[in-house]
Amino acid sequence: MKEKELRRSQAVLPIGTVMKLTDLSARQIRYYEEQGLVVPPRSEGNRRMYSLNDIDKLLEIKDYLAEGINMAGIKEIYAQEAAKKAKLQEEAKNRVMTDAEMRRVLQKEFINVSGLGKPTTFPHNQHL
DNA sequence: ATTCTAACA
DNA sequence: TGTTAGAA
Repeated sequence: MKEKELRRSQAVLPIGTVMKLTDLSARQIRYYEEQGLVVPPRSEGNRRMYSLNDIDKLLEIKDYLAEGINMAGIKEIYAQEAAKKAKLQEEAKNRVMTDAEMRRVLQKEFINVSGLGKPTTFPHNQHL
C-alpha cells in the first residue's frame, strides 16, 4: 500500500479537531459511530482517534443528510458500496486464478513440445 | 482542559 | 439532537 494512503488512514485526530473540521457536534459524530458508520480506533485513554479518511467520510455523511437521506438510507448506500467492492475483489481473485491456470497449461505444453518432460508413454518405433 | 458514557427538566 | 452530570 502507498504511503499516502497510510497517512490518510492514520488515526491521529481527537474528536475536538474533527468537530471543527466537519462542523458537526460531538453528539452527532458519536451517534454516527453508534450507527456503524465511521468507527474510529481508541487511544489508550479510550479516546476516539480519527484519520483524514474519517473526516472525509463524516463530511460525506453530512452531505447525504443535507440531501435529505436518513440513517437507514446512508447505511444502504455504504452497504451497496461494500457489496460492490467485495464483488470486484472476487472477480479480481478469479482473474488471477485463471491467469495462473493458463500458465500451468502453457508450461505443460512447453514441456511436452520440448521433450523435456518425463515421457509417460514411449512412442513405439514404427517399422520401416 | 478534553473526552467519555449515560441519561433526560 | 442538545445538554448535563460525574468519571477518566
